[in-house]
Amino acid sequence: MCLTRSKTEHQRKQKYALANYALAISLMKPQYIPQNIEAKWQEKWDAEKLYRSTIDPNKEKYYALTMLPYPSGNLHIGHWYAMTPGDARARYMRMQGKNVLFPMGFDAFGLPAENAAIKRNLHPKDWTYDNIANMQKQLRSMGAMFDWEREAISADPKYYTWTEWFFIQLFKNDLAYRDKKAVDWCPNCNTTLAREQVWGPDRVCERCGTPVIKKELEQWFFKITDYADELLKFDGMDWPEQIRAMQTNWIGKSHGASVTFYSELGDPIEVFTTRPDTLWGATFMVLAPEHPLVTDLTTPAQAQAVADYKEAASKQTDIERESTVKEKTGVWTGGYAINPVNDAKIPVWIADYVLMGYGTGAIMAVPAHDQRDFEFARKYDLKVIPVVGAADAEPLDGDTMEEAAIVNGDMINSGELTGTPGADAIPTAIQFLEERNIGKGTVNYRLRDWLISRQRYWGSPIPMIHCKSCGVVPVPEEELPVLLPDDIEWLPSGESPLKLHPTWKYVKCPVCDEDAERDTDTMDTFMCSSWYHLRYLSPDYAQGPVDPEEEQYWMPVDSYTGGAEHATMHLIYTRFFHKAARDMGIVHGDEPMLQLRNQGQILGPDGLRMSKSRGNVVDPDKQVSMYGADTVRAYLMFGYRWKEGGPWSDNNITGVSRWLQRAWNLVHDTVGAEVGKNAAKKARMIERKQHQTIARVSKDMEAFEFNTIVSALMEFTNTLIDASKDAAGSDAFNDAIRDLLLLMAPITPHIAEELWAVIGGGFSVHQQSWPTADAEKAKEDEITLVLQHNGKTRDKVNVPADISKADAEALALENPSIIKFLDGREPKKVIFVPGRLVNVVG
RNA sequence: GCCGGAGUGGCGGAAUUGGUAGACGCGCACGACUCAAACUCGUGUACUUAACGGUGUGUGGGUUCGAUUCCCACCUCCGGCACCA
Repeated sequence: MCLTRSKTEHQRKQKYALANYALAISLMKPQYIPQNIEAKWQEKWDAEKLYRSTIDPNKEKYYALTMLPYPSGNLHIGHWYAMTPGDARARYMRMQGKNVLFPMGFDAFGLPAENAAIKRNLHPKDWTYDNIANMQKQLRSMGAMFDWEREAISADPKYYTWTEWFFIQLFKNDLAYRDKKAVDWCPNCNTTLAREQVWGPDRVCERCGTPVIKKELEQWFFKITDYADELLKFDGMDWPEQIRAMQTNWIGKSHGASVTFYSELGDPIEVFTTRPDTLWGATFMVLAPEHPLVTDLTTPAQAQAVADYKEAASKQTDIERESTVKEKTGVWTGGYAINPVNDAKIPVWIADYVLMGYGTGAIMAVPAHDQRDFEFARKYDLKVIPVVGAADAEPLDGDTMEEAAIVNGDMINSGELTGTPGADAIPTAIQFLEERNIGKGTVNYRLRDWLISRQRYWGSPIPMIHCKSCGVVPVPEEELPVLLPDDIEWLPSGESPLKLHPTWKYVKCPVCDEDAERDTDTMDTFMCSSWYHLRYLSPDYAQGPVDPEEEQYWMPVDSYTGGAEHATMHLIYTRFFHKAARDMGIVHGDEPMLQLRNQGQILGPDGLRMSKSRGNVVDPDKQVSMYGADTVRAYLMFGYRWKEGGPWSDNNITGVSRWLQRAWNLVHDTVGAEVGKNAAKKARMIERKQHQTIARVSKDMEAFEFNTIVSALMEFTNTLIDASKDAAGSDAFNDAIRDLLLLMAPITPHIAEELWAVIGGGFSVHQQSWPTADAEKAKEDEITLVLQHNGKTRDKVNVPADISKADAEALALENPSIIKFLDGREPKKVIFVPGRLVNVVG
């Protein structure tokens, strides 16, 4: 007892001594406090112009682009999630020896500025630029390699001069035109919207969620449909299947024929059909209620019914009208048309299931082979004539069939084409139409021209002048920009102050010098963002939208990252814009962005979309002040599949924070250490892990798989911590630490820079070359050979990695476990997979 | 209805030219340190079984010596489009 106690006393004293020693050491070693190093390095990087990117013809260029933010006031954690992996990858490319451009700017025009201005009695310009100043500060706290000398702000006159200039070029090239038609109008935002800015089955405004209404207005359109076919081509483009599919569906190309029917009175009625082989089964026609020929066709007896129906249809909302569940309704005009293929006299109806906005607004109805026409025919007791034979089925009976037969069978009941095999039916029918000059093969698109007029103040003015005698004429290019007036007054009506400004719109016509008026609409802000990637290249260039030398060097964008929600808006507009600019000789190449990758979305900790009203918004500034920018960056890359996103987690971020602490301590504890006695034993193991990690990180960087990059770096760090006891100070160990810091540099740029300085690497870690993986060094010497019986693992043995087939099989056959499961049977087969397993079958 | 994507421990997620399912991290349990707690460090952690073993990647089949991976038929969830002629 007594002896034990005294021994314990002694141990305790020793422990205290050790603890005091450790405390002394820890006082000398700086603690990892991210806030102490992050701002310091950001300032140094700025001062040294570390991220300035200029043309270097001797280097391969790499244009990395991330979608520019709207200056809403505060950076969202989603911005970090979208941007920091892009930054890591841009840094990786730079260390790979490429001349990398990674710019940033602001999509600064738009409605929220006006709404905020009205609410708080501010000027939209002040609101916007205050927000930009704040967000620039926040963006700098990310530690991203943005080249701020290339910043572009779309609301800046030196930017929107060229947005206006582009408008004029489109106008001069016949790609911009005015048209009066029923367009979508948001009563809350007081402006028209493009079709793609109207969302969902409820048809609500993309911005504010208010249901849109139709308004008949004269507006500016861009002829994006001229490029429909080219926009369907994605050759050589590394874009996600999802986005290509969405754009393809949006453009909605369908092949078929246009056929001209004639009314009894001789008016031509053109229809589009994807099934010209069913023409002989057209037993009636249906026009959209708004179709211009409806009045001519309507007989006096039906006039009242037709007028009532049109009236009712016009009062319906689009939601009601386009509902697929609604029972079909319609009325007969009293008129007839002649089916040009068989001279049959068929009644002409109007019905709201035919839309004026698609095709010609008129259809031939083939109830036997189209479900919508079938339902209509049965309801109004119209004839049903089958003209396509369902292969190997009983012949259809038009009077008794219960649903339309949607088949591509042989043609029947079709005059001289009867008997045409199903496979040839459509081309044969088209040939028939063309020979008789009653129709032709054609294609139809769902895509519509891009409506760009907005009845708002805070946007780029449309540089056009309306003159009573000369019509609509462009502002002379040398007079650009048409500046927005600063002295504006808001009216309770919410109307654009441009319209009501006392002097702004009154000008002389540039052609005849008579009194004229400016266009008081501004452009859709998607116009600004369609070419921002060009303005970054030369934001101060005054002779054109982009310096041709810069354009020639940097374009196209090599890698573009951003949200998938822009699939049918920004991402289609910018492609159109690029192709139009190419045809005007402003840019080269067919596509603006070679590679596209979409990130997912970070949700609140509760798994729901972040919103102020839910109170589940994660503020990046707060996270940065708590953990530091490096931890926030690495956590966002580590915790999610970047493509998928997911809920923010306060728990999981601690794992990343601990990793950086460990890495910090590892470097500080081992720098300048004396070589341990057992260092040589560990050298091979360290070198192997080092080269395996280089290979993994490089591969995953290319593939945008950031989560596995961080886990590989954690493994490598843990391996080095394990090895440090024996191997610290050895060449192998120091070399591994060096590479660890290089591999960390793109992910966690501040701590990597700091620790790089600690090991005496010199400024800057970000100017070093990316390490190269040596496959020979990464190779395993020993492997775990899996021994299986009938495909089930029964044992595992450690063997040399290059074990021969014979040796491995012998090992398996004499293994007690395998012998037991073989239970005396002769093995039927033995399978050897080198480096992996032996499977004994029997 | 059509197009696209995804279903793996308590949780985030690894691993697919078919070859040890669950890397890395969180959480949890136990231990060390501490008067104590926190931090930190160590060990363990799919389910089931006393153990041998058995089961297990949304469901049901199939191919194979061997399937998270390939094939067939479904289910669920997410995103987009939707009377598009």
